[in-house]
Amino acid sequence: MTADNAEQIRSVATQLFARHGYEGVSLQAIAERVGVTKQTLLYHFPSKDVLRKAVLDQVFSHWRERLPQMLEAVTSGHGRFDALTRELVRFFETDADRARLLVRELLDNPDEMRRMLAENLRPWVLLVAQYVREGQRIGLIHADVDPEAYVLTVITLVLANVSTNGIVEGVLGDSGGSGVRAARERQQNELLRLTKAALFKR
Amino acid sequence: MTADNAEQIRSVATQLFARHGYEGVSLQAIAERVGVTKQTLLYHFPSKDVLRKAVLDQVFSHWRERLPQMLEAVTSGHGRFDALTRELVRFFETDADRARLLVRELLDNPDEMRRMLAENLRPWVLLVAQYVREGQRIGLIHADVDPEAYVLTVITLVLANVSTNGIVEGVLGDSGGSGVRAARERQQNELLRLTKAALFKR
DNA sequence: CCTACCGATCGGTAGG
DNA sequence: CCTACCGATCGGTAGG
Repeated sequence: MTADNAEQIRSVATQLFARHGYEGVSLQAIAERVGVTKQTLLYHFPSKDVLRKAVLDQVFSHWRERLPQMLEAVTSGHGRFDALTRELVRFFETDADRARLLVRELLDNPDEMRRMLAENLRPWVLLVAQYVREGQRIGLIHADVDPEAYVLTVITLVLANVSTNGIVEGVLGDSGGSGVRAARERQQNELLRLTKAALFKR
Repeated sequence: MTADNAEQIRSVATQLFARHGYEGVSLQAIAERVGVTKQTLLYHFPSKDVLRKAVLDQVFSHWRERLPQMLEAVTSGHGRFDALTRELVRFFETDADRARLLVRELLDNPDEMRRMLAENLRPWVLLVAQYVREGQRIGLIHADVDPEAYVLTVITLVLANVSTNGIVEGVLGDSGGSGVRAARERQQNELLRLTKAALFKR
């Protein structure tokens, strides 16, 4: 079936682009993984760049779909911001390739990504920033927080943490075997603590 | 001169690998930029992978050289940690390609990078973590900070901020022309505020 | 025998 | 969707 193959190609391409980079993956390699010929791939996606954009579009569309759900958790107060950050971590952690792909695209095509992030993220960032301002007004949140910059910093940090969860383990983890999971958990706990501590008054 | 050509090749390779990725740059492209033939490049670096490792080694050696200098600033107290974070930002900002290269290598070769980061970074991370513990002992720093995880989180955040300084501008910046510089400065200020606020008691 | 290269070309594979 | 290919370029090596 055509739609099935096209979907499988896009899915495999997402995974391989995320792990080895756009230039590091050949159309042949993608086709082989799916079990079709390169020519079949080129029937569904007439060029490598078309495939790249299809992959990217799907990541953003998934994001646009999930973001409103995540934001429902945020209305006001302490625990809500925590829930949002947790949701953000979970969003990228359930599919770390999504985070890696975004970081790679950000490095490879900064201008295009700036545009796409502005389009897809801007309304939500401004909305959450308004919640922060509300928190500042009622004295729950430190007055010197820069709302928009804070939200972007948290997103950057979560993205970086998930996509390169390798920074941590080697440095934190002891030589023992149990160190990897524990180190990842420590890092994530500290991320949540840090983002909260930088926001709320005690 | 031979040493000169080898050095120029390594320098150009650093820049191009950082901007387009290892797989995205041909030996021909590097050689052309330097003004030598590809064969001359291969005389100095017998394979592309040898060149990759030479580039990476230089970045780490630069890091090993500068880190002790940065750490001299840290003894104790409020302003010292701030100075260290500022130095870290400056270190990567004066050559953003360094940050981009590290992030790319982290995505391309997570295992190798985990090992290299552990070797090169571990002693310094543990040292700064000890300063954090000292701060906790004298009641200057929040007791619930995870010292090692905190230090790594700050490094991750600085690295991510510098290497993908594109996240910000598109979302924060207005359509006007003056927005880019201002947005970058806002983001950096919030980074410094956030790392401090998450550490020190008020 | 060394160094620092050159012009030409190797076998394979890239995207299309 | 496949067979049959292309112009070009890939990383790497030959003799001198």
